[in-house]
Amino acid sequence: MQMKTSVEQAIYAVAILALLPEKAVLPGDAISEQLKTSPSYSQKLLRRLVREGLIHSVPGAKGGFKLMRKPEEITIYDIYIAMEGHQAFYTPSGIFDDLLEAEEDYDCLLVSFMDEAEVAWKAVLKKQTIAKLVTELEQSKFQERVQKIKQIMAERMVM
Amino acid sequence: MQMKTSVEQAIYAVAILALLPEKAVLPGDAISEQLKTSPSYSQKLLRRLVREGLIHSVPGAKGGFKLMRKPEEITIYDIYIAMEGHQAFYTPSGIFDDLLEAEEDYDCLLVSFMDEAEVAWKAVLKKQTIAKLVTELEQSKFQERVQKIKQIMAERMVM
DNA sequence: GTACTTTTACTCGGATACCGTCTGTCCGAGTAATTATGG
DNA sequence: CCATAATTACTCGGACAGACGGTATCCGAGTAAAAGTAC
Repeated sequence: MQMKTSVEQAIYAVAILALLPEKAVLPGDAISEQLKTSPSYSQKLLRRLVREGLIHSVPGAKGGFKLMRKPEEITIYDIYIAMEGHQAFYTPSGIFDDLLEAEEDYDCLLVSFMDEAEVAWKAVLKKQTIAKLVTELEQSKFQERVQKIKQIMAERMVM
Repeated sequence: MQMKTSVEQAIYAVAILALLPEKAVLPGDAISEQLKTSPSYSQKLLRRLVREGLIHSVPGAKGGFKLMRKPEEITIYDIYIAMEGHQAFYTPSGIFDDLLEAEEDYDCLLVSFMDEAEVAWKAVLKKQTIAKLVTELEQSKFQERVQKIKQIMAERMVM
């Protein structure tokens, strides 16, 4: 029951893109440089975010990535789903059926409240947006560093 | 972000033990027989439940397992923790530090509400007890089958 | 019939093999801007 | 100076290697009850 590290990485990648001025585009390398993560793997994750409709990509020279929607409209939940998919935490393995010798349609008792728990979990993730995250960052003790990052990005981005 | 199947298996194993009369002891093989799971692996899970203090074991001939507490006092959460441990869904990998060049004590912004989400999830699991689960089973359309299981268990158990 | 030994039926816990998934790398292909080239 | 070709700087997507963790098996050791044995 461990969240994939790719989710975390994706969140910060999106956060970086949220620091850019609208319409600006940033190459994947610039992102992995800041995150100090492997460029090839970051690219992979970025491509997935594209496929899932969270970010937009521009191929070719002067190309790169940018947010598809406004930071206020991107939740942590969105990013989680993009990276991990819609599969539920718990999927009945069939033990229930085996134990009770259920052949037909049944309702595995665990599913109902496992789902309830998962919904409760997701509800919290849905509350948090990238915009909030960025705002908190900009008001934290790291605000100087955030400005620095914006500067560095400004050198690499294309309007 | 998939729950281990061992948690599910453990839940049903405990549920079976909850069907026994108090003080009765049931050998591990009888449990795996009903669950139609591999005996060796089930034994392993049962041993873990013992180690975590959820069930009690009696070695030697006429030995076996029985619940440590009453079914009303065993929650699904307890079993989950026994099988998966206390590790949080999300543990900061250090990207946050790398990005913000934080050296000292920091508070990774994600941790706070990832924890909040996890707490919400666990709260639901804590509400559900084995007693409830068993009661629901006994009142479901599987009640006959449940009685049958009790019978079969009666042949194998030792008071 | 009692004391002792053997067998039987369990749990215990570690070692180990297997296998799927996630992380991470690589490469050829596509695309667009920039630069170089030729007339 | 303009049109075209070559280069450059990106994304795209799949293939693949490696590491790790969970599933599953096995085995020798410990323990206690039952059965067998000797006197």
